[in-house]
Amino acid sequence: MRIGELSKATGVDIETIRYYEKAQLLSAPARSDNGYRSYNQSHLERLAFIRHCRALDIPLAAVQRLLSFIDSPQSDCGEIDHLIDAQLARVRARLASMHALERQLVALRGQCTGPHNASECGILHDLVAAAHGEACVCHQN
Amino acid sequence: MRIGELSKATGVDIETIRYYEKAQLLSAPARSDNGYRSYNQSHLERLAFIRHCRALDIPLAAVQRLLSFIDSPQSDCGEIDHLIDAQLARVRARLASMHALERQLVALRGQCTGPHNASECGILHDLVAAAHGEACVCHQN
DNA sequence: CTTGACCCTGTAGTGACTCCAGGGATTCTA
DNA sequence: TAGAATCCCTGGAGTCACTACAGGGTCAAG
Repeated sequence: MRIGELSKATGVDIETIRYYEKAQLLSAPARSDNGYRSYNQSHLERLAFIRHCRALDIPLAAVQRLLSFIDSPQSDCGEIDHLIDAQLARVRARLASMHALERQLVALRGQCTGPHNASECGILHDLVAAAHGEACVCHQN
Repeated sequence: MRIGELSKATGVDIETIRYYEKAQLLSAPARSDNGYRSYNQSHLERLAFIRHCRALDIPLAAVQRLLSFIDSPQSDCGEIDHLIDAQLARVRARLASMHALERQLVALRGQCTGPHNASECGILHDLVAAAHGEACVCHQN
């Protein structure tokens, strides 16, 4: 399988595939006579694995750890659990702050009604007020 | 005000302040005889404004547009509205995908109960299964 | 007179890609 | 069989918003 076929089969950009190889997440494939990369089924599976982890927003360094567990199934899975727990904690923290963010933006958006001069714009006024340390509609909670 | 004082007053890292200057978000301050940066009140306000926007996760390029509105209050505020709307849309899209992510991670985490070999780990099994295109507990929804 | 806190510039590193220049190989069509 | 379109290669730079560092200068206190 050439890189373009692998790309189509997995939906992963060609440049990204080469990037994974350089980053040592994907082992260097065999080369044809013309120097083209030649992938096999195991490359496809490994790439799909990486992308699934990335869809779960797991950092590449952690994906690399997981790959090493696949390669040595004898080892204890405690670190896997820990890794997923850490990822879950990261996602939840980010989720909480993004909820707050959404509330703030909605409040801010409500300050502007229809077209007028920037000097009268409630949004801009609120943002400037916040810079002055005054209570602003988006951060007064 | 020297850069250290500005940093303390705003809670913004010194390196970040210099970065904002280089990125043209903060105008270059006057210099003392020894070459130290000398900030005034307007720098402090502008920096606070930038940080407030960043707390709302507004990209620096958009912050720069907002700053230009502060500098020219005559212009129409339509773009401000649009900018906040775009930011809100980004946040909401991200929020939705992170909710899905959380569900997936929770499901995945439930696959592993207690310590055992990686080869028997439900989490790893599910991740590998997903790579094979089988339904996995975290993406079957 | 030395110590320590502060400041300067310029450069490189982060993560996870993405894009591009400048070339070679292969395949399809006229 | 010529030319065009498509594929592939390498190496390097760019993205975003910082962060860290090397290697120096400045200043006040003890």
